[in-house]
Amino acid sequence: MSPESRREQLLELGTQLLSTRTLEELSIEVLAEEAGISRGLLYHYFGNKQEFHVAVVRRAVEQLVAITAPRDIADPLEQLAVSIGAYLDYVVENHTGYVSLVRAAAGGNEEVRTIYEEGRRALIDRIFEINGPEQLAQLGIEDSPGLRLMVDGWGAMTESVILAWIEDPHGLSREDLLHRLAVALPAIALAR
Amino acid sequence: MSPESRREQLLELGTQLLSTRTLEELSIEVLAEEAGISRGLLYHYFGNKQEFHVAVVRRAVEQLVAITAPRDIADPLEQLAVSIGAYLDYVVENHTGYVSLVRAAAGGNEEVRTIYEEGRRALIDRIFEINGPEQLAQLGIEDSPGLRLMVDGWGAMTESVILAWIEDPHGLSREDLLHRLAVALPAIALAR
DNA sequence: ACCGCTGTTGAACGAGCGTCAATAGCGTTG
DNA sequence: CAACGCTATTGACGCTCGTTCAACAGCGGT
Repeated sequence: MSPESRREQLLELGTQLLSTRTLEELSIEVLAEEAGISRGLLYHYFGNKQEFHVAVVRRAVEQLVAITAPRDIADPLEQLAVSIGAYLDYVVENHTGYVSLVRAAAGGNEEVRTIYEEGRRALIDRIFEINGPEQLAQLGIEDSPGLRLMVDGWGAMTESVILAWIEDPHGLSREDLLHRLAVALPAIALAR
Repeated sequence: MSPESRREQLLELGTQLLSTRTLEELSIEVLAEEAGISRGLLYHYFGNKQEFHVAVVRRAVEQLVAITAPRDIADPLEQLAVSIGAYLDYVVENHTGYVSLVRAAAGGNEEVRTIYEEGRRALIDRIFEINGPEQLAQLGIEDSPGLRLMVDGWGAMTESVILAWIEDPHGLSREDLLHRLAVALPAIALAR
């Protein structure tokens, strides 16, 4: 089999297996057996277990960032809600896999964490790009260092709330949730 | 050595070692060597590696909850800021250990996660206990199911922001940060 | 002095990661 | 067509580490 397709196959398989197991439990042993190859071959494509894990996580994060690319909408608040909605939908559809990803990112090694954080950063930065300075001003937000800290916090909150909402919606509809999260951003940014 | 003191010694040592290593890297091997005992003895006190990890995490969480017990202050917003401050101080002082705890909780198994989440729940619930309904109303907050979701999210945000602030304060003083986080709670709760 | 309890050990087993020399298949070249 | 080389692939080996278990040692009670 050609190098690229084999590599692709292994990464794809690894991503799938992540739905059932933790990243830690995603052993070379299981993967090799599942792929019908010898353990040794994995070391031909990925130097070691960690490198393989990193490759799987990178793939998953890229997928997430690509899929949730926001559309162009006039009203900033609605734009924001739609962006969060795309993210929400992704999380709902890939729930088990996404949970594994988040846990892997939080508990994993330096490299895995960095990749995940860069993904999160990309998602958040899009808000500041898509909504230009004028639109941000329209929300009452102006970019500043201290603000960044809080906006990143809002990102963590959003991630957490969405995961909790999937477990138990607490009587909130999808639209309610999106609106709450959207208005929370300017609320956090403005509150002093 | 007596059972209790030995158990205590091992847990204490485990907690210390957590400053240097991940929970996953906190091996039976290292612990036994560091404690000057045989590996086998650990299985006399803790059934297996996981149980030991659980015991260490439980200990750390209990410590956190106990130390950050809030004082009684009239002004609800200041009360809140003081509570967050106690938490912040704990995180600053036990930084490496706390980071290990958070990562262990996020990446760990079911049991470890549950213990951590119960700890977080206890911290947040205190806000609703200490600040009685009247004081909460004074902040414009009334307890409701959908609100709980957002308040838990605020908890996640607080945790995240504090860890980020320690890495890089972004020009915010401790007081600035506490105030921002404190006002963020009613802001999130009120925003619709 | 004997007995039993229990804290403690060390050896042994198995799972899983990582290494490496050897092989097999295939395209290239003389 | 045969020899060659490249590389995907294998299988066996060694090592670390979690886990088990039979044996021992010290000590209090009878």
